Amino acid sequence: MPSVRDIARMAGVSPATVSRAINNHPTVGKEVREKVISLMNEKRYVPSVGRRQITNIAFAYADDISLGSPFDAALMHGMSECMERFEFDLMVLDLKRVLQPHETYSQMFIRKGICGAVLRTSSQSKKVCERIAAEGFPSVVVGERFDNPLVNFIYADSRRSSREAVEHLINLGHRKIAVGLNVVEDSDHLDRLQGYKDALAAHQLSFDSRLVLQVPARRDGGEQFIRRLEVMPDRPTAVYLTDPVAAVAAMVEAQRRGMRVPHDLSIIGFDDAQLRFLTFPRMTAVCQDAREIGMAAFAALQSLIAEAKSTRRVQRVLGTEFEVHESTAVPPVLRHEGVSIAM
Amino acid sequence: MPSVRDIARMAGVSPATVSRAINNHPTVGKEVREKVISLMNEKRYVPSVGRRQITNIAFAYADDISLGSPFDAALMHGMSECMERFEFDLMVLDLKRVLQPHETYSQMFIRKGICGAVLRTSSQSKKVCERIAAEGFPSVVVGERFDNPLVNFIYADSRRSSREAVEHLINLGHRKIAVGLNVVEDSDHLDRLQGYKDALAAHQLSFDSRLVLQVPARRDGGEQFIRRLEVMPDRPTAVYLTDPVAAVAAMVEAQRRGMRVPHDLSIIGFDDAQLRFLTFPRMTAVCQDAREIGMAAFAALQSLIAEAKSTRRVQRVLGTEFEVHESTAVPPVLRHEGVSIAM
DNA sequence: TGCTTTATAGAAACTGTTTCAGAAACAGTT
DNA sequence: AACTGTTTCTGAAACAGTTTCTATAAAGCA
Repeated sequence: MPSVRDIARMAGVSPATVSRAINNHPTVGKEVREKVISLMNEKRYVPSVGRRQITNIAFAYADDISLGSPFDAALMHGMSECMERFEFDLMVLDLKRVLQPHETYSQMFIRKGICGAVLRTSSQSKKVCERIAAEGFPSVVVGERFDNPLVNFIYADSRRSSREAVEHLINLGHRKIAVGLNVVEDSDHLDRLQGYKDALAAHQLSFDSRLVLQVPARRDGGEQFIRRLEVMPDRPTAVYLTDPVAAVAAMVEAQRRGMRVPHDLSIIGFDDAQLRFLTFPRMTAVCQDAREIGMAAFAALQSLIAEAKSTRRVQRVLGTEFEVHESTAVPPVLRHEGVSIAM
Repeated sequence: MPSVRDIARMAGVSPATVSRAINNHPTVGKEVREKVISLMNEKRYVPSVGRRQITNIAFAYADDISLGSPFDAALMHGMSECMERFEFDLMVLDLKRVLQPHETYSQMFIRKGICGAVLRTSSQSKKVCERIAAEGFPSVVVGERFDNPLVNFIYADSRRSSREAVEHLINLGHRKIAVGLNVVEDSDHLDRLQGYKDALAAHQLSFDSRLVLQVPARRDGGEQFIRRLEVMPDRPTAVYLTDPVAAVAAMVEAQRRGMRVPHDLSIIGFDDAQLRFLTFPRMTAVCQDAREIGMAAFAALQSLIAEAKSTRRVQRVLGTEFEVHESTAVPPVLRHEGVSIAM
């Protein structure tokens, strides 16, 4: 584990200059700074205080929305639960705010005494994660999947469960099934769309893009979804909403407009917490365990930090579970034909 | 701002010993350690690295439940929003886990390079907060109120709003109103009970302790509440539940058991996020703004850190808001007498 | 008494950071 | 061409905290 003085010797400069490079002082020449930073990434420099190494782990997010949702809270919960046995401490960082102009991400992390980062991202900030990975800083992304082999990530793939969910609807007799997708096309929402398409294909049903409605992953998104659904000619009898809050809000909005759930409209939602038990009727949903993702992310990061080699990649895909509750039933049309109501 | 060497000189020991005292090395004598720690608290020692002062703020919680709830997520959201303009970073700490045997809290904070802490607590860990305050470490408690003049806190008093809420029920015609309290008797839950009593007293209604049900502040607590309500002789026509999740769960459970809300049972809940809009019907609720509390807590802590004097106290009480939505109506008895239904 | 063990603490060597001072390059003036 | 002043960049030194090695004093035991 090289020190600032080691890096200084390798770069042919003084320790003071290396320190200034880390801390983004404007008085350091561009070539010198770049040389120092790349050397530090290459040699896996970790800051210390005195003879003690600093061991902070960052929970870093790039979007304003990120902090404050139950998903993030559960992620942190899982992380901190795993961290108890280690001497790590958890720091919460807003990447956009802490990054100074002309500063590398590695540089910023080192400046803050961080030796590894769990990156919480959406599709909007995927580039940021790729850049951090390219810089060689130990990091694990949660919430997105990457084709880029350099990026480490823990990801819950909901395609299969989504297919199960939609097949459940098809088996109940639904033929016209709408999907509510996030306006931001994250990997996970696209997975869910794929699962939807898989189910249709498996049952020889054709895909109709008019049944895919993009709404914000918020309460008003779910409400908007139902309003748009209501004015559709030949209204769908079932829907799959891929965001927890939007799903619950849609269920509420449907009921507010006089539709009975699941009697008039079957709803499948998505849940990463306990929301599915807090609706009436209880919400049939595709479920992911955010706490488990947080725990897996920390475990991966920990092993990345432990092995000094930068070669290893962690690209782990967890599953999701489809849970049948009470917001799905036989569609109204079939019910007139004497089919028993499965509630 | 004294350095380790200054403290060492004052205590008549070497810098090495002071460092060991901070880091809880077992080789330091008891008297020496105590002398060093008390000197550091007295002289307001803040750790540095090189010539730069360390500026970490802790979000410290003492109960296992604490992290992971929307309330905590919203608190942190508010804090980090305020922190952006300052050079502070946010660290998340589990007080019980990070505290080493025979270690003072101040010592632990200093050891981790923390210059101030927002303490998230419930009544179970009030002693911890008082101890930290008594040690003189800059801290602000959220979520509890203290009589102890040493403790700084930001607190949302829900007594008045609770009284408004219960008076709303009384004005609708309810005479038998049950209350669901947390099994842990936090200040805020006791406030709500007081508000309930205030409302009864203002309307010359007598208080009946059998109408106060203590249930855990969780989903199953809300469910339990309804089950216990159902078997009561002369069942109450309205309830006030003082926890968000328990309130929503109770509403769902009531509906599952065939009670119509608000037709058969009026429900008032508590909300610190957006849950009241995610139920059908929308939940009439006493609301507190967790983000605002987080922001106020950070602001207070910031001013405590800025002024070196330890004399100032921050004991700020915010308000809550009572919001009428759709889960409250005229009780069934009156409805038979021809009173119009207010939904 | 003499030896060993234990508890305690200091000196020195090592982290990283900043202040002060200096070198080198460039521009403007005489 | 020579002098001055400014800007840009860097290094030496002085400072921050921590740990390893070493030393001392007290206690325990033969």
